[in-house]
Amino acid sequence: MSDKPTTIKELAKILQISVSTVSRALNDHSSIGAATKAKVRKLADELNYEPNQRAIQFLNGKSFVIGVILPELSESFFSAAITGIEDLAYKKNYTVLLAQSHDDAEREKLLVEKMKTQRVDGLLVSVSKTTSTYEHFEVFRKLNIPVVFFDRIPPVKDIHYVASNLETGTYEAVNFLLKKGHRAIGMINGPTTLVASNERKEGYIRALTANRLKFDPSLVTSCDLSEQGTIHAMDTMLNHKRKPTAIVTFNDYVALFAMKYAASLQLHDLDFVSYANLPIIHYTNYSPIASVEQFPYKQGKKAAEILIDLINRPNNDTVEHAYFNIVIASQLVINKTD
Amino acid sequence: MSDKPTTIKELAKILQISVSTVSRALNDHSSIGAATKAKVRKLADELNYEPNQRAIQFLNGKSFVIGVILPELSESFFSAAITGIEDLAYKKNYTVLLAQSHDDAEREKLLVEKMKTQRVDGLLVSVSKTTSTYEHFEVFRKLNIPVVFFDRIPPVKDIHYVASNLETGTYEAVNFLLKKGHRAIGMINGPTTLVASNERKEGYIRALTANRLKFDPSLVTSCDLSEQGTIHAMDTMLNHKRKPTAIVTFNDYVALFAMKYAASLQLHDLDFVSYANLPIIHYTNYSPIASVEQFPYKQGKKAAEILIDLINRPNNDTVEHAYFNIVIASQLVINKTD
DNA sequence: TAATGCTGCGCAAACGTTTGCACAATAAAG
DNA sequence: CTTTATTGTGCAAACGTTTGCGCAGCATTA
Repeated sequence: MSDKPTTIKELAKILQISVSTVSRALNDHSSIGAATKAKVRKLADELNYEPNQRAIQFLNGKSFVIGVILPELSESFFSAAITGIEDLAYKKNYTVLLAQSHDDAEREKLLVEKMKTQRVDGLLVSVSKTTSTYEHFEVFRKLNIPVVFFDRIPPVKDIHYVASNLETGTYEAVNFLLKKGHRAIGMINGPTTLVASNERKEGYIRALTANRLKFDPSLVTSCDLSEQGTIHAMDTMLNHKRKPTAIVTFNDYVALFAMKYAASLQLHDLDFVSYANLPIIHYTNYSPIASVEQFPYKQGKKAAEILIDLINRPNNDTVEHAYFNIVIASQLVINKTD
Repeated sequence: MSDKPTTIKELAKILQISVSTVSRALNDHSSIGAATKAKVRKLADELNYEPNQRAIQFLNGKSFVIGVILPELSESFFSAAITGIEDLAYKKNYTVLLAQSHDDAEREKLLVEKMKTQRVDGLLVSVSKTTSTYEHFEVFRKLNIPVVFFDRIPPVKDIHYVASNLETGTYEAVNFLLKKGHRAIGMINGPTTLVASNERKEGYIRALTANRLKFDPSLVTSCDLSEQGTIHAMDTMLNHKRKPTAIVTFNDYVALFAMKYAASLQLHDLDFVSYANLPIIHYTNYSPIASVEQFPYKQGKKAAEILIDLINRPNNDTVEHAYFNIVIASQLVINKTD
């Protein structure tokens, strides 16, 4: 029956007043009499009037859509992050346009283009593992559309980002291992293109030097985060002249691959520490003895908050060169499985 | 510099032709001369013209947004499903408006309202565990906005849905257990409000009767899918006079809870079969010996396909009463761990 | 009484695009 | 050399909403 939604025009015609009066009445404008307001609101309620968001968005040139490009939703870090993003966006009446790069740099480039075509008001990005150039994001800078990176930050100056402070988390983790008596501690790190990899390494180095131990670069290997890559990295570790008794891995998946491989070699005396603290590690055969929690939900929420803030900021160039670099403190969580 | 995007008007002014000609030229309309078309396209390219999607959407009364309401993105079933949805939506130039009910019926109701306000062109829903009434979806029926349910289907007539055929999957699973020699097979089922629970039960019964075994209703318990609920269900199972030697669980999480509990009771001779076949079960201490794969990506994709199909269908009431009830065949996957 | 201020409302433009209709110019047919 | 068809283009309306400006009616003040 009620096929087409009620419009402001229809309300005006029924009440024999102008559309502008109806609009102002509904928006509680000061120049409309109380009696008229009440009349309009009553009819609006009765007819189930809903303002046409598309018309409004079109009118004031805003789409109220924020684009989100991330590598893989099936990784629980990102599904937690998107939840944070969605929660905030929804509260602020923004729509989330979702897209996955599947860790493919080419696809990521295409998605950025699509986001542009869709005229998003802002963009949230966690860059793909394979991305090594970052010019495709420059389009947005030219169009004055804010971009906020989260978690996987490109090694570029003058960008907004939200990330966890992995340097201190790593410092805590390595310190923890040293206190447990380990002296040869290996690190299976991620691709060197990721800032996150460097932060881990720096935390690792700082913990060692703080404990007056010499940093041995060959005990840190980088890998592509795949199972094969992890095995390769493990071989490097295990063949090292100072065979590590504990290994810090880039994330829980790498840890699981590494532990699986270690188990297949009958090595049960290795201690692992990793990042993320995914729920799955509580079901596994062998668990990392500790994890650095990165609070993905919080990260996503904060990134969305900053983005929406930037979107609604007046466009004066004076503050343009102030960049948000938010760092969420990570926290070492010790698994009480012993 | 290029602060505001190029519009069709600007192109028209520069070329000294009318906006309608420009519009038609860009849309490759037959009534525009080849020379003009070329001219327009050239300038459009040079000025990086992009049609304003919001204006188009507003004009033809379509939002090109499909709403998706699902319980939890952090459950990998749903993150796989949303990937399928997003992939298809993106291909068809639709935007995905994402929202999670967090398995809260009240929040779900609110989200449905929000989706209405946002004027989505269609809605994709996987209902929350706690939802027991379904009138809030009726608004959409009245507005002639299509709704397609997936995976968690409300027990209501005359709806579109995509689900996996759990009856046959369960039949296969129970058959498999019977062939392995089990005679007392328990089932920890989900809430009875879910159609999926009934389907599992029916498959279970059919497998038993097909093998000339008597169905014992007390060997099937329903639970709320929480760890506590699972433990309670396990107690029921283990105290049963015909103590089961194998148990079919509602999903992998329930299986993991159950196996954890069984391990804590030193029961290592129980065989488990579950649903979903999540990657995590390959890391766990004890794995289900088989899983029913439900192809969440495929389900999401198919549901989105149907929804977009319905959106673009001419509005004649004659076909209105034809409902899509798509069933994706599930498949028993046997884990080759032993 | 005239000037001024306030209150409540309507008119019309604007946002970017599509599209039915009209119309001019040219070509083909009679 | 007219009529008719064809091709290419422009005009203007429409989508739903907001908002600057103008104006009428009335009350207050000088």
